[in-house]
Amino acid sequence: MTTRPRPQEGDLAPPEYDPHAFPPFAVTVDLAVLTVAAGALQILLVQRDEPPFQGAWALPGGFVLKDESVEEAARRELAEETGLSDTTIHLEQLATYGAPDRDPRMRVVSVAHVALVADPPEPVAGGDAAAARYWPLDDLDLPGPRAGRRRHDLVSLAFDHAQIVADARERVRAKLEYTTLATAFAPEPFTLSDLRRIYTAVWGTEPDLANFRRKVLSATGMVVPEDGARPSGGSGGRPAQLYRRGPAVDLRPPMLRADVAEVRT
Amino acid sequence: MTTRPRPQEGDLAPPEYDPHAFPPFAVTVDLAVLTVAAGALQILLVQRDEPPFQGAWALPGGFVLKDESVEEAARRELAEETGLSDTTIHLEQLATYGAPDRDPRMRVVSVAHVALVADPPEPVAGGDAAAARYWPLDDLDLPGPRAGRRRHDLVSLAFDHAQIVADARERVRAKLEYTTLATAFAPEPFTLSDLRRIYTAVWGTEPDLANFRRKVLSATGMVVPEDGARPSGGSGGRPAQLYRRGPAVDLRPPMLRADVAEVRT
DNA sequence: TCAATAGTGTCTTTGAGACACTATCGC
DNA sequence: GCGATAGTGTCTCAAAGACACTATTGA
Repeated sequence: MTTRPRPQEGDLAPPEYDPHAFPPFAVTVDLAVLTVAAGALQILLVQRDEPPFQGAWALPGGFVLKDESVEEAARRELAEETGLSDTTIHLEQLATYGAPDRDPRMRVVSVAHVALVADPPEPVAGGDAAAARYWPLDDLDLPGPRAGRRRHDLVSLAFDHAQIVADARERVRAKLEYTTLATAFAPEPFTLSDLRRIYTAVWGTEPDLANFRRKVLSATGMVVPEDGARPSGGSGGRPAQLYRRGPAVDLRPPMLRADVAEVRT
Repeated sequence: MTTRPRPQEGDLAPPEYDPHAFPPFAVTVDLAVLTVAAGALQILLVQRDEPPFQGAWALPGGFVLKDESVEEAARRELAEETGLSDTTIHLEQLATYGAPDRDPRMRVVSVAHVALVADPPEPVAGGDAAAARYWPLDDLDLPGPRAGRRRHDLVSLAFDHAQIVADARERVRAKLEYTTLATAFAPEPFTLSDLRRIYTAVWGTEPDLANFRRKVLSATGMVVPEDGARPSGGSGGRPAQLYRRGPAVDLRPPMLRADVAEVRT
């Protein structure tokens, strides 16, 4: 262990601290805004207008300002990027990414968040972004085990954002198992088929119809029935009972995915 | 939405950035070093030697240095504070705490981590700490629902560290359910009774002996038996089979706690 | 009528809860 | 023998998997 000069070994600086006694950082928030559309899990990305990674797609985000908390910054950016200022949108912290070289320009620590939105409006490209759109995660070049053959038309992401997106997807996949969070993806009111399609899109596997219904309906407080039914659009079919989100947040016992590897390293 | 001047709306600053165009932050790591001893979940705290919160107990931690990642900073502080430089110690990121007023001296964003150690050595108080010791979490004044009557001899923590400790405890309690992480608390080799005592200490409830054994032994890769047995120390009893940690990290299906509230707000 | 979607019934299997029982040690 | 700890056997019940079946709509 070296003995290079460091500010206040193991603790914070004294009150009369020297602003140059510790390394200054930029702190940003990155947003993984997820939705389910067209039977697929999709994420909001913006196309960068300037170097580095000019032209590449990246997560929306921005600096944490002087007098706001990290969570306030995330809420603010979410409203700016999606046009959704609704405070009921599910937003949670994912993880913090702080490799020294993750941004070539300066030392940046980014607190990534996951937001789950139901039926979002078309995003608008901000002043510094060439474009903004939702991308299916299956079209992105993400780290981790690749299902099937390699595709050569995958979109590459800027910075370490591919890792963040992969982490966000795993977080959401896991949370559908032991929470009622899937309801956050469904515009209200929704049918049980809607909800099952969300599980199918996020997990990539289709839960058995009958068992899925039994599980959701026996989970007290996950969904509450609403008067009326929705006629199945278009080509026939029995109208479905409508539901809204219930007060429960945990799903105990959980609804487990079938195909998760037992051992991870 | 106001239109106050901000650096690069929604993205990072340009290459020739002005260091005063975004708010400078100090970035620290805080460590929740947990262990199980004397049948209780315990955490390493240091007593502060300087204001603010002089004399109060706080989590060990320190600044992230200029050329290290956040995780490297956490590993370095863990080695400095506990004397344990073993890279096999379980260390994971917990969450990031970034309220503007969490430190009265300056704007600090802290990335909290959880470390699980088995049978740690006595901690040594660093140069800036008056003391360092492990405290049972039951002796700390933590937020959240209080079990039983209020105690008046609880230790108060500095900054927002009580919240961090409460979050760390909930993380560990949950992870014992669906991972094999409890083995990280047990010095090897260990007996199934050792492992059960860890669950008891962390959850505050005692799993049924027979069902616990059945679950752990049927979970492939959680523990691997070792030749030999440990004579029960002192007052007699049948010697117990010894085990080491297995390669599995997930516990599927999970081992659920009995008494978790179904609905959280 | 058929296709399509919604919804039910039920048999089987897995695994957890409860708890009585046996085994092996030190004394 | 006793107390203490380790370990087994087994009955019951909750819940998931599998899958056949019925119900209600539009065309």
